[in-house]
Amino acid sequence: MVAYTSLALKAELHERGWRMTPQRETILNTFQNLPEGRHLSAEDLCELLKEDGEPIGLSTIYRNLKLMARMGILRELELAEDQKRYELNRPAPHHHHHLVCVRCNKTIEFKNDSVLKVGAKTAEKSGYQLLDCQLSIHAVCPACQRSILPV
Amino acid sequence: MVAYTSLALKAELHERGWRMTPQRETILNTFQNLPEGRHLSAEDLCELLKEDGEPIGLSTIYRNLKLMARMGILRELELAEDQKRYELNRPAPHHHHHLVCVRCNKTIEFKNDSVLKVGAKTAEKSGYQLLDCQLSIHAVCPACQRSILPV
DNA sequence: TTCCCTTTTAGGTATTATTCTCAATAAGCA
DNA sequence: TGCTTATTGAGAATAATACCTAAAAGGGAA
Repeated sequence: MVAYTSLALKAELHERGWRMTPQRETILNTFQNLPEGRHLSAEDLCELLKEDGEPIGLSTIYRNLKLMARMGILRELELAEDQKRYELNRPAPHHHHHLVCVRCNKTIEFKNDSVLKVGAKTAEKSGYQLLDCQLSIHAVCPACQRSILPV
Repeated sequence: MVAYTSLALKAELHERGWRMTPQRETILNTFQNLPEGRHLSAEDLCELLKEDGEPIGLSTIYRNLKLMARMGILRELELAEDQKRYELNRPAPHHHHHLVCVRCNKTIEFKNDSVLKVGAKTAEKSGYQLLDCQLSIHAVCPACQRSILPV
């Protein structure tokens, strides 16, 4: 079930002259033990770790979420809320996109291999090394279309 | 060249019980007169309008950028920087996606009709009314792959 | 048209989300 | 073990949203 070990993280960090830390291992483990489809904001993660008795400073959390997203380990999701959320960046059969209602924020996850292929091919054509590929569809859900209120 | 008139904006606002204001017209006009490919942050827009002698309060700018994005008039872009940018949401032949280097933020725009079709079909299948559809590819550009520095 | 009235909007300020700064700590190599 | 340098975490700075009061949009009536 676990796709990315902390050993692999350590190796990849060292490759670039960076270091493994207990905080980084804790954050990685937390995401790996999360049920599929669940995603966390920085604040969420901070609370969760505090409850689990291994608190990590908020700046450290923000910094490492960003770092792991740039490494391709996590995905940074910009759903319609006012805060970013993160989830493990899992390969092909789990890879998915998001359809978001801009009024009520209701979100549907969906899979589509052809989009992923377009992403991979586009990156390759320009010599870019692919990390993540997200199709975000902004739309109005059926309930909000019916509602008269300008929510 | 101009796809969306301020009259159309007014009509659409009224449809939902909202109002047209000089500020909204100014903001729309500014984006319409922008060269293609250019996008603005809220701060950029505020400066630009101040220089042009028709200043608008920053809150008003943020509020209306968000509003017009939710109406499907503007697109909210989350490139790799730490601030959002906006551009006109132009239809089919102009519609494009972004390939972004997560290290240096170098961005390439590209077009792909099949992705747009997937977006439209996915929204339709769930009864959602499509507003915008953005494929964001996060990757590492050739120059940053070669660079040793951990930028 | 002009005035009036209701309700939305503008813009200043407070609050929240996120990033930056920096001294102290700790990772990992020799 | 010791040294160099990245990292942590607290607090400052920046980006974006929420809150609130004065102003103004737009519909209806005169």
